[in-house]
Amino acid sequence: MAYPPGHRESVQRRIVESARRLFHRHGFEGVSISRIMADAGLTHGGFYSYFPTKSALYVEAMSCFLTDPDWEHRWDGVEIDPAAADAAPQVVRAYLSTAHFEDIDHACPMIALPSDVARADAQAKQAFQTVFKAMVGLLESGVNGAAPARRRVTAQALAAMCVGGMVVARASLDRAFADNLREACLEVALSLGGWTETSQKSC
Amino acid sequence: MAYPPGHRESVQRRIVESARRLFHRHGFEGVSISRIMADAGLTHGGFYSYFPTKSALYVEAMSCFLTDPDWEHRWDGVEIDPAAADAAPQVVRAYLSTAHFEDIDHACPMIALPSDVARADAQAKQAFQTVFKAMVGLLESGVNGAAPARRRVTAQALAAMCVGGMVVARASLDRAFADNLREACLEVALSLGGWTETSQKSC
DNA sequence: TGTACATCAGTGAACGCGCGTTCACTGATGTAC
DNA sequence: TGTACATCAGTGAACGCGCGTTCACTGATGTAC
Repeated sequence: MAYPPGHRESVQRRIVESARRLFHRHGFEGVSISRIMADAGLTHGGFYSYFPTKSALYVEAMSCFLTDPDWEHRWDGVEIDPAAADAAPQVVRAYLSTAHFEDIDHACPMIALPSDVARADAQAKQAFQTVFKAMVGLLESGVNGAAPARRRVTAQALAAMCVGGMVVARASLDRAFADNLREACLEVALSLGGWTETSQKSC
Repeated sequence: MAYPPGHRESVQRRIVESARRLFHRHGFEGVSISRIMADAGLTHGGFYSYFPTKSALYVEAMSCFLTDPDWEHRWDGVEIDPAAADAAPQVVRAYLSTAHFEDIDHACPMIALPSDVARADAQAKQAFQTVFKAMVGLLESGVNGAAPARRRVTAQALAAMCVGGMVVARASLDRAFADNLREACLEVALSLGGWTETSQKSC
């Protein structure tokens, strides 16, 4: 071997990380392979020894969000233990938080990419669906005041509201309007999940 | 004048209509001016006598959804009178309906374009926000069982849930998963709006 | 420790292509007489 | 009714550009002796 072991793996991770950030900001068609490679400190020619096509990198950039074990913990700077009793309301708070709204680089991919994915190939849609399922699963067990059979329905609607609220907020012009919308979603979401009386932490 | 009066207006309407359909299916960057003009039965050269830039057409294609007086009536083939007492739950049903999910051409622009708009210019964001405000306004007056002051909050969350549910459904791979999500959103939305006991029409 | 070598990660020129935009021109149309 | 004309909606070649992808080559690296 001409390079130290793990070299290719770390370069590949750097490419995916650059791609994730740039795709979030500019969309699939708005970012060129040259730009991604330059952001990762390389030239465009080497790309095809790491990924077969631009689409394959796109799927990888979406999926890495799930394989990164820290993803639920990052928004709003709050550490969330997925096993904690109040993990679900904490995730909802963090998801709809101002910090998550402003941090385009590290935001949930469902917020930045949904309409791109709707037009993309099956692998990208599969990755998107997997991220959404993970979010529903995380919320489901935390829903209070409902029969277990209805928890899943509520969790699905909650997840849709969180994603929808953030997507619309990002696509709106007025910051105050966007903030107001996020607050409305948070208020209704906490009520829906049965989390209004329990431990009111940072809002 | 060399052409009959109203000629330019009708051609312009045809261009916007083609643009709206194609942007919905392929996004802002996925459609060329040539393609839009060809779809409208023209060649690309004439475009710039109708619109100053491609972006301007994009804004027009979003806005025309609101100026078209039939927009709330179209989904699910149901005629909705915005002044009717049960207009809000009917809009929610139509918005989350299978017909609206499948009719990409005539769907609400907020479903097909949100991540494009988040990266677009101020005019596009303004147009998006205006569409969302119209939806909130339509739902607000119909919310039951809440103090008037809280109706707006509920309506905002409802609208976010409708848009979010459809956006996620469109970006998912499994049709059954998408259908299930829409149903969950509909169920929770009708409950949130206080519309569970009132007139259960087609579901 | 020092030198020659084999490996292969990374380079950058080149490919065909379609893009947004411009512009000199064409030719179908309604009008004037 | 028929002809000449002015208008201007629409055409299509051309512009510079950046794209995704390919590939022959370079040169930094670890290894063998």
